[in-house]
Amino acid sequence: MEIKKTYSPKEVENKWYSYWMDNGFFAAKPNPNKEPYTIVIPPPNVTGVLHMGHMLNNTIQDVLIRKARMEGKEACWVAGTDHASIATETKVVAMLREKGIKKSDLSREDFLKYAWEWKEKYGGIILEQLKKLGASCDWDRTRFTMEPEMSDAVIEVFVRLYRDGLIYRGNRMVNWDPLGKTALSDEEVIYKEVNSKLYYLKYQIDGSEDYITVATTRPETILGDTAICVNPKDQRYQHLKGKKAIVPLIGRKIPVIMDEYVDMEFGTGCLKVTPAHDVNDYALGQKHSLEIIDIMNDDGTFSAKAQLYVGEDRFKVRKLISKELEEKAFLLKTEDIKNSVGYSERTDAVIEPRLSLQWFVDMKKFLEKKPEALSSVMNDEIQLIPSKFKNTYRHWMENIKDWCISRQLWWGQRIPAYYLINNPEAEPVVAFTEQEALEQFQKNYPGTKASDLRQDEDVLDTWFSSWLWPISVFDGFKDPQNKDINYFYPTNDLVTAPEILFFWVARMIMAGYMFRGEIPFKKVYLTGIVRDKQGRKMSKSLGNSPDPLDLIEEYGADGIRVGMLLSSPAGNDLLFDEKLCLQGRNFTNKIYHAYNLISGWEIKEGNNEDNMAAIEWMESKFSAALIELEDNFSKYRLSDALMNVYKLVWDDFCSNYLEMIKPGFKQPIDRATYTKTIDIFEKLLKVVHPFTPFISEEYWHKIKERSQKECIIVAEWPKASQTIDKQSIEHGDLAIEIVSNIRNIRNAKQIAKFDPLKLYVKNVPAELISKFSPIIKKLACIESIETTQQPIDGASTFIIRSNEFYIPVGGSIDVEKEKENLLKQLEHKKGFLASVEKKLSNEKFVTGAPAPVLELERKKKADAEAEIQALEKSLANL
RNA sequence: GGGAGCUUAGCUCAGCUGGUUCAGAGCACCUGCCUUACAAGCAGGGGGUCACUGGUUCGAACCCAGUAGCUCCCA
Repeated sequence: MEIKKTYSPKEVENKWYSYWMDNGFFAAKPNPNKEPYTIVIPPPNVTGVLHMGHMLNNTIQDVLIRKARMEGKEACWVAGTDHASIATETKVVAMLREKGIKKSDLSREDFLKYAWEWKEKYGGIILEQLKKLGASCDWDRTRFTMEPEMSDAVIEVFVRLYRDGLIYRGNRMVNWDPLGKTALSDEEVIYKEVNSKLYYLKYQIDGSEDYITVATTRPETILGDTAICVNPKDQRYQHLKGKKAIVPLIGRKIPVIMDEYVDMEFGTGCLKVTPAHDVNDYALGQKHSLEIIDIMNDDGTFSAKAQLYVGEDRFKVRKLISKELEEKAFLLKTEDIKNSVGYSERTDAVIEPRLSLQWFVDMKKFLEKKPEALSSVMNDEIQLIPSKFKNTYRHWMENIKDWCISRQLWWGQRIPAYYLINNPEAEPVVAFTEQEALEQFQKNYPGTKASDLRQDEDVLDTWFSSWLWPISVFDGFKDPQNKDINYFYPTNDLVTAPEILFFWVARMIMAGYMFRGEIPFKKVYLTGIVRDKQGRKMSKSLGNSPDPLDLIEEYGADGIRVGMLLSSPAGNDLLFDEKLCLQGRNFTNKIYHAYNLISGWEIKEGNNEDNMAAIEWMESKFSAALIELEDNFSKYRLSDALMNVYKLVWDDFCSNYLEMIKPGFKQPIDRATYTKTIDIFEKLLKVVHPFTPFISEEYWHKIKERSQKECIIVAEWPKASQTIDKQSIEHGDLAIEIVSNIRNIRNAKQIAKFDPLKLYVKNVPAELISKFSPIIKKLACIESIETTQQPIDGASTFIIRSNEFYIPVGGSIDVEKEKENLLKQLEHKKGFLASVEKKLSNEKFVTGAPAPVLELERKKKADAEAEIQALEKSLANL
């Protein structure tokens, strides 16, 4: 049969993914006889397409869930998407614009109809892409944050928190996006260092010819100034106490106030205060009861209150007003400075701090009620991996700020607050339904009709949906005691990016305690950010990200998964390099060829004693590697775990074991060795399965007849044997080292690979020789192995620990070279011995060091002495 | 401005409780091989002042202090 040179993942991957789906292997349901293991996916944005971050994140989740499934747990990975209000609305608005439809021409209902259509059409793309990666989510459980049950949960939570006094409506400074015309949370604002100008402006002091100079980066906001502020300690401005300054161009008289807040070093030490357009100024305004003059409209143009430049955009006004100020001699000078300016994550518009009426969650009060949200992380009840994020978490919690949850958008859950149209003074009513709100109003305002009510126009922040995710995906609000939630909650592991530690992870923990009285998950694995080779974050706008689907096409999903994991320790950024995928692909190819070798053998009944040592060695190696693997898994060191498996397959199994037992050309293999080899191969496929699910499933079925449901995805995870034969490992490893040394000699002496050589051994354990001599003979092409008590004259020599080896080579040996070689080893050993002796002769060490260390040190000394003796003898013999 | 972290081979990173000469892995590189599973491979090989300076210790890549550079988070 013709064997293809290379493994082709494509058909294999498609075939098995469908097979797994058809046989319901991903599905999970409560099973009292099994331990649950649950992961909820960080719901990707419905507008999203798969990027490298998703690849990493979901590969990790899939590795964890597949291993748990094989360990016999009821493994449940819940998939889904979030509605991403601002991102989706932006997309839908853009789509409508292309069709020539303006959002402002549509009713809310019509707009939502378009939005839902858009979601139905494009919203599932990313989940389909995850299937290509091999993600074994229970797709029957796929959820969406705006489906009716999920939305009901959001509304319920809003009402409950409002009634508990944890949600309030207030006039607050928010991050306003004048392009998206919505408030943004702090997390949606990206600060960038930009080159700006500092304008030095002159304000006349009322009733005098004196001027005071103020430095500002935003001269246009002088129209909203309601005070000038100086530091009370500033000697330069003592005389201004109680005076008034006159705002240039508009002549408004504003008080000079004193506050320690002002930095005397910055600019002139004199601050203009614009409470409606700066967060800090707003705080000052509150403290000093200043007037608040909002000079802008919601689109960033100037309003009538500005008096000047009405209707002009804020940036245009900056240009115009600075020119006018200069012309009228109010502008003293300008200076170039760098400062940080906030931009909208979605629209990239410069954020305008703006006073507006918004809904907030009172986070401090929330934490007072549920302090466990902090303590559970600090005491590791919820473990952050890596733990360095604990500090960051605490810092955020201890300095928590209120959460602005209203967004001036349509796509999302509409805030269930109702107002009386003709009575703006009436307190709004928050209720589950309009009917309920009406009944409430009727108590205080008899005769109120449904038509008198107006529901709040705004929707809730998307995170106000996703913070409920671990509970709501199991319908924990609709039916708090249902079987699913009682079984699968709290979930086990959450795998996500550190960027959303606060606005998602922390809030989920808060919600977990508030609405379920319990943690939402036990471990949080924080992945790194996928960066390009130059260390830049991969992003669409930079165009530095490969298309994951192209990568899968090129290297296979198994290959990419290996590539992603090879260099991604938790919490560390991953500098992505396609070479890693290449390495992953090569790894799958190695497995493919190992199978080709084994499957090509003809089998002869019986056994072959010569192979016993190799089998024992390989089995012991497997157990030893499995122990390391489990240890790495338990610490979530997935790249190390993968490397354990990689080396076990490539080095131990392929390079060594298969070579040891491989029959000669066209020779059959004995049944006993063959069976053992298949057993070992089977175990190897199991441990690689979480990393490379497809190829392992493929060969699992090829090496043995299997029934329909007998798949590796649900096969039992191997267990390390109780006792590991350490001697077997030691002897096998030594045999490999011997072979390697002999090959070196051949190399150095230019002896052909198949020229038979004789090997004499001295001081080598008899058991090693009796067991491994067939292997050494085969791999190093040795015709005989004999023990000797005396060094062999004129032979090439090598010494491994205190075992001596002699190989008579035809012709004369290069004595000088041999000498040099041995001397080098001798020197090294002597140095080692000296360091050990130094330790042992140190009284403080002997009395101070623990007994096992001391013993080890003594053994090191004895071993080194024996080796030195052997080396010296060999040298003398030359 | 406040906080956290990092600096180990050409690159990406391990190195856990200070204890083997401990200085490691993978990749890359060099040499020789199309050997009968695999050139997506095989057999070998070279490569490091553990950022720097001090300190603690019998012993430091590891603990402490300082210095320099980089990164991230918060404002």
